[in-house]
Parts: sequence; structure tokens; C-alpha cells
Amino acid sequence: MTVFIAVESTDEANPKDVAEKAVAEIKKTASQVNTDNVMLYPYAHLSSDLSSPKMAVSVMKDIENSLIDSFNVKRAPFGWYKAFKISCKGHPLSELSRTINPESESCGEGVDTEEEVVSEALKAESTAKSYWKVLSPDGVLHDVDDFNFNDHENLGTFVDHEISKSRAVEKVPPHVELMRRLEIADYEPGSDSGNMRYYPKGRLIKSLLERYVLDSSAREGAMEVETPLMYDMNHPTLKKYLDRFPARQYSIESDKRQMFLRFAACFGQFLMSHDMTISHHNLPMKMVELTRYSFRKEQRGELVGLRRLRAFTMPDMHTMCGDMDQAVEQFGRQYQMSIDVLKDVGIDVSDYEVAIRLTRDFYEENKEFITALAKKVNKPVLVEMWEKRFFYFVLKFEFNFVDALKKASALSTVQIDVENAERYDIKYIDQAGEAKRPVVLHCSPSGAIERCIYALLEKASMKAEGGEVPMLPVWLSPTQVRIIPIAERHMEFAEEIASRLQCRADIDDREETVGKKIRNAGQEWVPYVVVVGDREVESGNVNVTVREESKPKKPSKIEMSVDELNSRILAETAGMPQGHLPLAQKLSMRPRFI
RNA sequence: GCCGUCGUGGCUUAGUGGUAUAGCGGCUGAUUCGUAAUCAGCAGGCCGGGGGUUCGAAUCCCCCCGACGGCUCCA
Repeated sequence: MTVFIAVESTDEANPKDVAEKAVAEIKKTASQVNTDNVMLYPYAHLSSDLSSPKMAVSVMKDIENSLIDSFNVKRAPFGWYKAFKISCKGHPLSELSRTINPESESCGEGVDTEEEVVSEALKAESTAKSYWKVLSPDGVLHDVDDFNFNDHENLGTFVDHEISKSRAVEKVPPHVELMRRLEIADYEPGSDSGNMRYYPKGRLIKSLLERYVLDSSAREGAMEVETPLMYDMNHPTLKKYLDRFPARQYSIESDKRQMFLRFAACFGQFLMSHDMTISHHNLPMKMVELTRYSFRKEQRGELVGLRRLRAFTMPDMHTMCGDMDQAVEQFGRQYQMSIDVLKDVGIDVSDYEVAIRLTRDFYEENKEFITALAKKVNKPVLVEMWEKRFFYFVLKFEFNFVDALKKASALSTVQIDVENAERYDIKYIDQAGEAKRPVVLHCSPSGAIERCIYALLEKASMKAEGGEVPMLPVWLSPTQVRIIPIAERHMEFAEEIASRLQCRADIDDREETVGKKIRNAGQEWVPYVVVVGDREVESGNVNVTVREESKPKKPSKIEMSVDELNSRILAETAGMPQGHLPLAQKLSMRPRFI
């Protein structure tokens, strides 16, 4: 086992401690790979912030002396040019790195070890100092501690969540039970955690949402593209970008190349933009991709149902803008677009809280614009302000959904990126014929599709808690009309009704009692339930139970003609994507998934 | 990743060291039914996986996997 070591300037604070921790790590790894031979190799290239050579030699010798009793230790000389050959086994432990930080005293925390390379952005995030404010629609910036949240309970919850005054909950999130019971999605034990399976109903719901968001982006003028799922980790541009994005990646080996799975669509679109010829006439220029999937290797404890996944579907739209003015203008448009998209999905302004994150400079220069954002939603918003820019953006908003267990998670987001045009060498030609850097907007108008489903399920569950009847929006309901024939002789009429309805209508032809079929339709949250018997065959009209207007134990029943029912549903789902029944029309033909 | 709780037929679950429960679902039969569960019968279990303690383990101990909750983090 060869240990390449760089002693850094920070280690000078407590060289003994660092040496001890390094020894502990070496012993641990040596026992894992079952070796007695350890080579200690001073390797300055591991760090750009080295300690003094004297200190380094002493730490190296310390490590050597502590290992010498239990291992065959060799130490390469310090301060010489050396030639070496190294061979590496194809084994998970064959190459790994550790960052060891000194501590003033040993405080139980132990060694700070890193198996994966942690991006600079992740590290920056933990040190970034932010100021939390609440901005009310009148433009006043309140201190979080002084703001009265009494009339803004949800915002208070969200702020607590953000500033991490956590609250313990014992329950499983309601949407987890619902996603399974409604046969939407489920855990897949055969995959990595956070990678779900979607049953036909879930696939339909996802597909409708996906199509809707892509349509909305197209209406905004975005060009749809498709880019690879995996990229070379050592591509010089990407490598730098990886370091600036606060996410952990899945990495996979492909022959000799180390690849990583994309965690957003930025890579492909930026690499594409780099090769494009873009004129100022083309600006603002929008590109969109629906990533199926984006991969993020979130920490195990962070994964929950559909809220947080390791593989998720997300619309990712990028806008190239000529200058900051255009970027700000586009930011405003996309803010409105995100509100509209979520509204159509079934998530209203009252269901989420707005967070705006920006640098102090940006705020000072754009006070009115920022206030207008709060005005648009007509309620106070959380503002996180940084003295210095830590990330690639100067301004960002998120819409954060607050769920049944008072957890917040982000849906829509737009960011103004001032770094990546440079990094990817993206340029456009201005009026004067000169190459210029665009300002880039990142936009996910809906946020992750799975997270939208999570929000809809949580919202429905909160409604149920409040004594209402839970349901999905009609355009997203896998079955829109359930037709229940009373006896076999009514099947023909049932089929006729189904064929006359221009929506997803199915027929419960099972040999069950009417009561049971009604109950099952309710359990599936079917928006319209039609029971057909002799009376209907005779009158030609149908008796419809309308879920939307029902109260628990108080179904709202309306008699109407089949055409009336049809036009009612068409009106309700107008402008939204349509899809076919995800399962056999006859319920007797359907397998069970759960 | 760390800490905690949990893991029993497809699902929900009883069982705290001595014969593996029950309901739902599935299958078979009867019933052809008017708005939230018709009746009867049958099949279905390596008690998450591996190791250990014991005459004997679903039950006690250790390791692993997974889910959930907390820390942390995000779309």
C-alpha cells in the first residue's frame, strides 16, 4: 500500500494530532486490504497550500515511527526528484483519498475522512455566511427574528426549516403510503436506494406532467434538445464545474475512463452552446431538456419517498442573455412562468413559500425588482443574503412546498449564473461584431417531476386531514370516469358510455357488489363515478358522483346526460396534455401491482 | 455518511426462547346485486440476509442490507 501524503499549512496548528489520525486511517485501510507493507511517499502535488518542509518531514517521520512496530514501513526521501512505477488493482479500495484536519483538542468527532471527492461548492456551502431576512410586499426588509409570523404560519415553518431549527416527527410521510396504495410508484430493492419504479398509473401521471412542462417551455420559446447522461470526469471544463456545484455524483468506470452521471442538464447544453454560433439577434436564447434522469448521490438519510431521490426527472431550461438587464427581465418572466406552471399542475401560491437568495450587491442595485417579486405573490418572502458570492449565481429564487409533516422542499427555481459562460467558453456576437459572454439563466419551471407528485399527494393528504375528500387534479387522474354496471346485462350500455366519453373512462366489470365497486373507486380517488342499471339504460342519462363536490360520507350526486359529463371533463382538462388509460379498460383484466 | 427506530405470506399485522396469527388481496364455488366491504372454501411463510449463543431462535448477541426519523442537504 502506497500512501501519498501532503502536509498542509493548516496542519501546523496541531501536527501531532494530524499524524495520529493519519496513522489510524492507514492502519484501518491496511487491514481492509490485508497488507503489511506500507510505503509513505511525500507528494507535494496533492495540495496548493503546503506546510513548511521542516514540518512536513517531522509529520512524515512521526507517521513512520508509529507504524514501524506493526508494518514493514518504507519512507521515500523528502525534497528529491524520484522516479517510481505504480500499479493499481481493479478494486474499490485500490485508490482512495483522505483529508485529515487537525483539531485543537480531540473532541470525539474523530477523523474527517472523505472517500469521494467533495466539491468546493459543498465545502463553500458549509462556510458561507448568510443573513436571513423577510421581505414583505411593501418592500420592507425585516430581520427574521423581529418578524411576526402569526399571519404567515407556513412561511414561519419554512424559515425554521431553512435556518434549521428542526422539529422531530415520528410519522412516515403520508405521500409514501399514498404513492404505493394508489399504485403510482414504489421502492425498487433491486436498484440503489432513491431509484424508484413507476407503475402504469405513476408512469401516466409523470408522462402528463413531463409533456405539460415541455409544452410550457416551448411556449416560452425554448428549443428542446437531448444530451448524454454520462460525462468524462476528467474533461477539463467539466472538472471545474463539478467543483462548483453542490452535489454528489454517481461515478462509473468505463474502460479506462472515469465517468460521472449528470445531475442536471447543464453539461450537455453548455457544451452544445460552446460549439454554437450565436448572434445577439438570437438572444434571449432558450434551450430545454427534460432529464430522465438527473442523478444525485444524496446521502442515504436524506432520501424519502418521492421527495428526495437519487434519480429524478427534471425540466432544465437555460437562457442565454446578452447582458444583466436582459437576464433580470427574463428572470422576472420565468418567475411568473413558474407560478403559472405550478398552478396548472395543481399547486397554488398558498401551497409554497418563496425564497430569494442573492448577494448584497445585487440586492442594493435591484431593490425594486426584488420587491416586485414579493408583490407578485402578495406575501412576505424569505431572503438569504450573502456578503460575498460563494456560488455561480448572483440571484436565485425557489418555491418551497411545505408538506404535511412541516418539511419544506424546493420545486421551481431560477438562477442567474455569472460564471459558466466563461467556464464553458460560450460567446455571442454583439452589434459591433465582437464576441461577448452571455449571462446564463438556469430554470426548472416545475422542479423535479417526482417532487410535483409528492407535493400533490401531500397536499391531498393535508386536505383529507382537514375533513375534505382527497383527489388529484382531473387532468392527472389515471381514471377520470369509472363506470359501474350493476349487473351483467348493463355491460353493453356501460361500454357505449365509455366509447362516447373523450377521456379516460374505465369499467368495473368485476363480479362484486355495487357497494364494493363504489368503495374501490373512492379509494382510487376517481373524480367521476357513474353507476348504470336499468334506470339509466331506460333514460339514457347517467347518475354521476362528483368527487370534487363531495364531503366525506356525503357524496354529491348529479344526474346528467353523457354529453354533459363529457363536455364538463373536456372543459376541466382543456389545454392540458391528454393520455390514454394506463391499464386495461375492464377492471377484471387488471393485475394488481401492490 | 453519522445517530436512533423498525423489517413476520403480495399488502397490513399478532406473536419477547418451545406447534408461525389474523384481516385484506389471490384462487374456487354460490350470489346478478342501485351508491363506502355478499357468503363459504382453498392455496400461499428459509419470520430482510449472513454468522453466533442455546437441547431448541421470528424472539437473545454480532455483522450486512433496506425503510423511516434526526443531523446534514436539495430539484
